[in-house]
Amino acid sequence: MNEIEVFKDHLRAAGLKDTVQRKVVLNTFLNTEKHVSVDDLYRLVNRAKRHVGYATVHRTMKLIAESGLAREVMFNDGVVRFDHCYGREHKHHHHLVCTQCKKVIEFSSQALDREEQRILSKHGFESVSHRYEIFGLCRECRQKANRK
Amino acid sequence: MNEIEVFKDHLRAAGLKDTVQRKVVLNTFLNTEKHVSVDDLYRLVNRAKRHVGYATVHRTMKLIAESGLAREVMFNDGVVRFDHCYGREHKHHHHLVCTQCKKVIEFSSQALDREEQRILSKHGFESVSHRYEIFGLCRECRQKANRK
DNA sequence: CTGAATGCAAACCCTTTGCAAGGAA
DNA sequence: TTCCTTGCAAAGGGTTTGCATTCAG
Repeated sequence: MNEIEVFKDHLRAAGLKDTVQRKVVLNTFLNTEKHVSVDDLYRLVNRAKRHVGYATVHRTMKLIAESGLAREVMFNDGVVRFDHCYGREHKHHHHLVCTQCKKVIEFSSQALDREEQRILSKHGFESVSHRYEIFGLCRECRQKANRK
Repeated sequence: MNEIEVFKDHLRAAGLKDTVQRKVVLNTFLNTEKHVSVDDLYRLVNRAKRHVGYATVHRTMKLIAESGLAREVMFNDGVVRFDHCYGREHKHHHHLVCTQCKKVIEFSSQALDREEQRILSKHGFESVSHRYEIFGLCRECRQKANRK
């Protein structure tokens, strides 16, 4: 089942309608790389396609998140962004965020996952979601900084 | 050097003044447990003491963070909170956040720190700050859920 | 037809700032 | 006296909502 079918199923199951705007927002989201905000999507949608309102983009992204195709993440700027997660519900991935150039590098680590398991069971905690974000300077920005 | 002296030093070094309001906010913050928001502090300050404006609480917390006594953290609700960090500048600690009862459990792990180092050097990344938050159900809330 | 969706504008919520009045040094 | 600080109120910046209109089913 592909992403579009997943979303249609979600709409059907909730008794919601499959509209042009929702298709456009979903397709735009699927064509993005990681971590777009509502505002990013709003611009993208309206750059190429017919006009779709900000509120509709916002509400559609909530639906897409509910359907399991995206999840909300928030870095330190207080802006909600959407991370793709279809097909990797169980693949923990985390972020290295460059505070200089705003680049986001994803990483994952089995050692980390094992350690997380250990910590969870130690505290009797059941994980629903998690995030691990490291803020700092990426290789390129460090080099630029050193050249000065 | 205790927290109050650290803060006074910071003020002096920056050519700022040591006012009643700043003392009150600092003392209130020092008397809190973890993760208070500006709003929390505003209420606390004004519950017991003479009136201090919201903006002053906000600006003072920024100063306290600059002085190294607190750091800003943001969970998934978009609200800035302040974590105590005096005396543990280099002790990485992370959070287990119960989505049910809102309790926050801190944890730290050397294995995690080692793995983080490995990841950083692999990507040539220099860390400035980081956060690791696991959202889910704490032991107590899981038990409550199971009893139903 | 009928209830859901859209788009606009306004409401919200928290954070941040401008400014006149007050206060530490 | 000199700036810094305060408190208020208002401005910001993003998210969310109310409502009349439009549209999918």
